[in-house]
Amino acid sequence: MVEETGFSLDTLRYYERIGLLEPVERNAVGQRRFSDHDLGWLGMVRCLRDTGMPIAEMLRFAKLVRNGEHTIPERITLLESHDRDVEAQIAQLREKQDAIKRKIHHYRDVVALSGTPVSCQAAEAGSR
Amino acid sequence: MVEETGFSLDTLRYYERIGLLEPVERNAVGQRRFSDHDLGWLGMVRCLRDTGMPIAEMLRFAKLVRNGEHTIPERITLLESHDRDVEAQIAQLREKQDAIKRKIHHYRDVVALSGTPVSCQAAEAGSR
DNA sequence: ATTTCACCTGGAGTGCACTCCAGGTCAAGC
DNA sequence: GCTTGACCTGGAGTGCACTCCAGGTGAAAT
Repeated sequence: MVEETGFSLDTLRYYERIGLLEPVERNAVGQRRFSDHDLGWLGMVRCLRDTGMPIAEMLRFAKLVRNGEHTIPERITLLESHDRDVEAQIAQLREKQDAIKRKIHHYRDVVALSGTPVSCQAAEAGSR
Repeated sequence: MVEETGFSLDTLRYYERIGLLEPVERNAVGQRRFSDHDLGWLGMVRCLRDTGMPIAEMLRFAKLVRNGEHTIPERITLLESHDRDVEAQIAQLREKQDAIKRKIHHYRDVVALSGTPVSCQAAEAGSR
């Protein structure tokens, strides 16, 4: 029920244990109640995690957040650096994706050639 | 010296062990000599790996390649599916990157506001 | 009253993709 | 003639980010 944070319960406990999430409030029977504040932070964590930031760096960021507003310039620096990483990741994915697309086209050509009746000098082209 | 494949020696040995690379030719003293064929395949492996394909699926692909030309339609299917995965990855990265950029802008605003002399009703806005 | 359910705890285990280690071989350089 | 360096082997170890487990609690449903 309280996994509408988008993370599994185990993951949330893990994050709390390692300090990526500060101790979460509990209700009368000791169950975690995530505040809007927690949910907001988890949204940030999700962004960072899904863009490949390692937990160690998220912890650095978390520490800055805990240390108050005067760390904002540092947080900006950290996020800007990460943003550049993400940009590089995207560029790299695009590049490799292009190569994959080229391979697909190559395969299509091979199939097209070997599929032609018996004409041309094809049929054996594009092999090993 | 033979790591101009772009992979570490250990990684190459690992790939050979698990069958992602078929047994590599050796020179007189038993050292690996990567053929152009190997290098071409490793280039493909690099593309797939760097776009997040798990090794298990690369093994599936490797098997298709080994089984000859009649598996080309299947290879196309596999690569097309992976291409769609990559597209989705990029879209997701872009989406999260936007959120990160928004966060950066938000922080910039906070800094700008708290930095203004003493005017406006600012200075305390956007905290938490 | 008891089964079900959603949570709790500390700690152990998992899966992935490497990466390292100890001990060994050969060729080349000083 | 010995060290250096690049490679070899099988097998063990690593780091990351979870994920699972056994045993337990309290509220809710049958």
